[in-house]
Parts: sequence; C-alpha cells; structure tokens
Amino acid sequence: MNSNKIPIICIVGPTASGKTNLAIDIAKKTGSEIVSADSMQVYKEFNISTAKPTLKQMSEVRHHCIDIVSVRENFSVVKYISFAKKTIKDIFSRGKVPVLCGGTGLYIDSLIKNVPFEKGETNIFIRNKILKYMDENGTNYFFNKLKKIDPDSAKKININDCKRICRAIEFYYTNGYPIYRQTQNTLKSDSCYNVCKIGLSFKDRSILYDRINKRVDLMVQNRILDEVYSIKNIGDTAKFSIGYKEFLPFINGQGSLNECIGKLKMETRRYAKRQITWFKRDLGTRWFNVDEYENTQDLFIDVWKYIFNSGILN
RNA sequence: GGGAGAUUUCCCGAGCGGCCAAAGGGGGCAGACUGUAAAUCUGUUGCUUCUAGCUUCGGUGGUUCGAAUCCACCAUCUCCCA
Repeated sequence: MNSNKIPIICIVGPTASGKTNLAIDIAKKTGSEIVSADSMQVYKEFNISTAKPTLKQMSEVRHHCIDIVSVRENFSVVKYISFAKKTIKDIFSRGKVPVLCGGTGLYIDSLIKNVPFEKGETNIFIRNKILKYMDENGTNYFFNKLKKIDPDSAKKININDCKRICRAIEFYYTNGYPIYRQTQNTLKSDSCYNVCKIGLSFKDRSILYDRINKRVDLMVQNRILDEVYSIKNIGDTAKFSIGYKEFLPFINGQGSLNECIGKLKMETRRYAKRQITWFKRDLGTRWFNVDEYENTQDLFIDVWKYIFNSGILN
C-alpha cells in the first residue's frame, strides 16, 4: 500500500449492469461521494437517455462530474480529467475515499494511468478539413504522411481508421513530437491513485442484453422522445450519444418510432460489448457476475467484503 | 377461377450450369483503442479428424460428366385480372 497515493474505489462494467446502484450503496456505507466517469452524463440536457442517477439518489449521495456542461459545448477526455482530478483531490482532502463509477473506459484509464495530456488544444477546423479530405479522397495521402512523421503510430493505426490517422497527424503538428511518444511516456509514468477496481459482469450475456432492452423500454415510457425534442443546437461531441441520434430518423420523418427504438436497443447492446472488451483488458479488476446473485443485496455484501479486505479504506 | 413472379446460409440480399460453402450489407462472436470514445477501426461467422472431406440454396423426382442455377410436380407467399 503506497501511502502517498490517493485511494479510490472504482466501479466499472457495461451499461445496465447496475454500477450506479452499487456505487451508491458503497458510498453510503463509507459515507463518501461518487465521481462519475461517463462521457455523456456530463451533459446537463441528457437525463433519461444516459440513465443518470435520480434526483433522490443524488440528494442522498453527492455526485460529481455529472451535469457539468451543455450539449452545445464540446467535451473531451482532457476536460474530464482536469475536472475529475480536482474533485477526487477535494473529496480525499475531506477524509473520504472517492468512489469512481462509470462506463467510459478511456476516461477511467486516462485518469488512473495519469496520461499526460499537454498543450495543444484541438483545432476542430483543421481536423474537420482533414477528415473531409479523407472521406472524399481516401486515407492514402495522410496515412503516408503519418508514416513519415510518426512511423511507430502508422504501424499501429489501421489505414481505414480516419479518426486516429487524423489525430496522430494533428498531435504531431500541435505538439511537435509523435503521439506515439506520449503513449510510451504514459506507460512509464506511475499512477497517482491507489485503486481498488471492481467490475460488474454477466456469466450469461443474454441476461445483460435483456436488461438493456428493458431499460430502453423504460426510457421510452419515461418520455425519452420529449428529451430528444427539447435539445437544440447540439454540439459535435454530444450528438453521438446513444439515445439521441437513434431518434433522428423518426423526427425527420424517415422511419417509424418502433424502428428507432429497435435501433437504440441494438446500439446499446453493441456499446455494452465494446465496454466489456475494454474493461476485460485490465487484469487488476476483480469481477463479480451479477447474474450469479439472487439480489443486489447479496452482491453488495460480497463486493463490500472484497473492498474491506483490500485495505483500501485504511 | 385465370395470369405473373418469388422461396438462398441467423436476417436482408446477390448469384441464373463448373472458378459456389455461395458476393455485399446487417446482426452475432472476438479484438484494438492515449484530446470526438455512447466515437472510430480490425478480424471472424455451415460442420469436421481442416493445405482435405462432409452436409447446405422451400420439398420430391428428373436432365447433365457436373445443378443454388435447367425441367416436372408439390408446398408456401406476393402481385395482377375475375
């Protein structure tokens, strides 16, 4: 146990696995606060679609990194990290062990691994020009350019991955050195947190998928469509939110509502799959199969035992 | 009642005598992921004792060296005329 590191309890897992409730139970038990790690719950206007904790839940346990920007603004990992780092420090300074909870793997890993995001604010204008060029003329020109300025990254990035090619080039020209070096530096640097990581998973994938489908039905009942209608001038990062873009065909008269709901369920399931792939990578995570427990109380008891025995609270 | 057309691997859909276990897309499964990440991208997807063999293209029979592809009948569906 490294004493000069801030201890964190971290809950990860796919969407609809029950992270929110588990985190709240843990925070109540330890008298602590929750730091969300969710790239879409940061937006004030998304409530139903992001399955945010309820107002009641948020009044019982303090939540952070939720409702911090408008969908009109662009958000990114960097903004998240600077916000989350301060928050975690603050919670710890008040004698509590923060509970980090969320489904955005990139945000969690970047935070925990201490990724050194430096100067070089993204130039959206240039980025969009490069992406537009690749969309119209193929990736060859920029991929070859990348091979020259950052051959290591070119080896790792697939020739069809426009966004990563674009980012690597953008990185080089704003920072003056290859993005590959940043990755290497991160691997060398030490985390400033001491993390007890808990993952929620399912022995039977179909049970998770079933929960997702039901959750979407519930969102529809809770008038997710009104939420979509109420959003005006959405920005470039929020517009990709699952639960927003799927309803656009209906709103534009290009599809039935049922088709959109079906698509939303499907996209959510696929998202869950990607989350599982991401989180599985971290060998330090202690996994709990949700579908092996009779109820959430039993699950909580086991999780709590694990947290307690980990020594993170000492 | 008469006429025209359809039936393909989990789904949609191409194939119209050999190069077809069958294009392409979707989904599933697996993977990647360092300033858009709920984004983006990759691999794989009939079975097996897997550099080969076996069983598939509504059903049954036939033509042919050879059929998902041609013929006959049957079944189901769609459309058109009554």
